[in-house]
Amino acid sequence: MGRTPCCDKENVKRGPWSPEEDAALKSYLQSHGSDGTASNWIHLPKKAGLRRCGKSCRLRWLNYLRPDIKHGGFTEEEDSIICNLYNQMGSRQVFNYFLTYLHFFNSPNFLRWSVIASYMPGRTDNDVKNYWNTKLKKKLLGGKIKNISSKEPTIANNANFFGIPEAEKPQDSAFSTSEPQVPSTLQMLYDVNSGLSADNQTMSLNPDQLYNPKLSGFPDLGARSRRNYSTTVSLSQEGSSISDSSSMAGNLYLDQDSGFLMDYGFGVAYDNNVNHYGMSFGDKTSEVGPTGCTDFGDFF
DNA sequence: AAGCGGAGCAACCGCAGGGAA
DNA sequence: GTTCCCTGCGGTTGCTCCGCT
Repeated sequence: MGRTPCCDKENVKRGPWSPEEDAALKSYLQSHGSDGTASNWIHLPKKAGLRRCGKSCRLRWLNYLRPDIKHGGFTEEEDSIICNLYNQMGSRQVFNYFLTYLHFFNSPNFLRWSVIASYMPGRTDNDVKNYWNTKLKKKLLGGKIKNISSKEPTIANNANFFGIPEAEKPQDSAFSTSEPQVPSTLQMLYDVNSGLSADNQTMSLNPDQLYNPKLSGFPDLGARSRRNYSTTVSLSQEGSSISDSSSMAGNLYLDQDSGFLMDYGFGVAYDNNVNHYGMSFGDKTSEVGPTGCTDFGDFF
């Protein structure tokens, strides 16, 4: 037996909202509260006299009717923020790399459009997502992926990681990399989430390491590595705050064509109950780091 | 003027997490 | 400990607008 539907789909209106519906919803929420606790979205439509699904009401409010919503085009500054944050935490490859390699777990809001949106007051996750998918992605990822392994592993080559043609790199925004952006953000998130700060048990990768697997201790598996070999990374929990998972492993390989560190998409628990991402290479409490090459054919 | 296709964006869908019962 | 309900999220769809032919 499946889930009970959130509403009677036969008797709810769908599609674009009319001004009258907007007014009714806005009026109801402004007089009854809109913080999500005072209002029960499922039962709200009936109370507000709307023939809409509760989820639809919620979405309409959050994405359009809220008084603090900023309508209109994105500014260059907002472009930069999105690109920067996506650069740091938006890429699937990078994200899995984080998860598997950095032990960065306590991240309920990590890699969320809502987090990126939270850096821009008045913008919603839907806005940012749409904007990214329709404009920024094309703008930034339209170029051919370059092989970063053949380049000097500089921070500036971060842009190459995302396939941004040299000529199209923003000069004054996301990829102007005079400052090591990634670690500062990671550190910030880390501090916010855990209240801890880096110490000698916490690894701090510099951006070069972060974006260039070859600098991060992954063995160069050579031509045979591509889709034939993987690197197994064992991560052992070391803190007392770990609650339910003692260890995990990820399988990564270095795509020689793209320069991407890829994973095979299994076994990574995004919402693990781990309270920090603290990790280290080679200290006495951790067993982190490349442990060798596994013939991936054996796995299958 | 009409038709077509692409871009932009609002809205929907289904899933997962978390809390209450 | 289990089940159910609600919320929040990312991915996707589909409608509307606009420019081009």
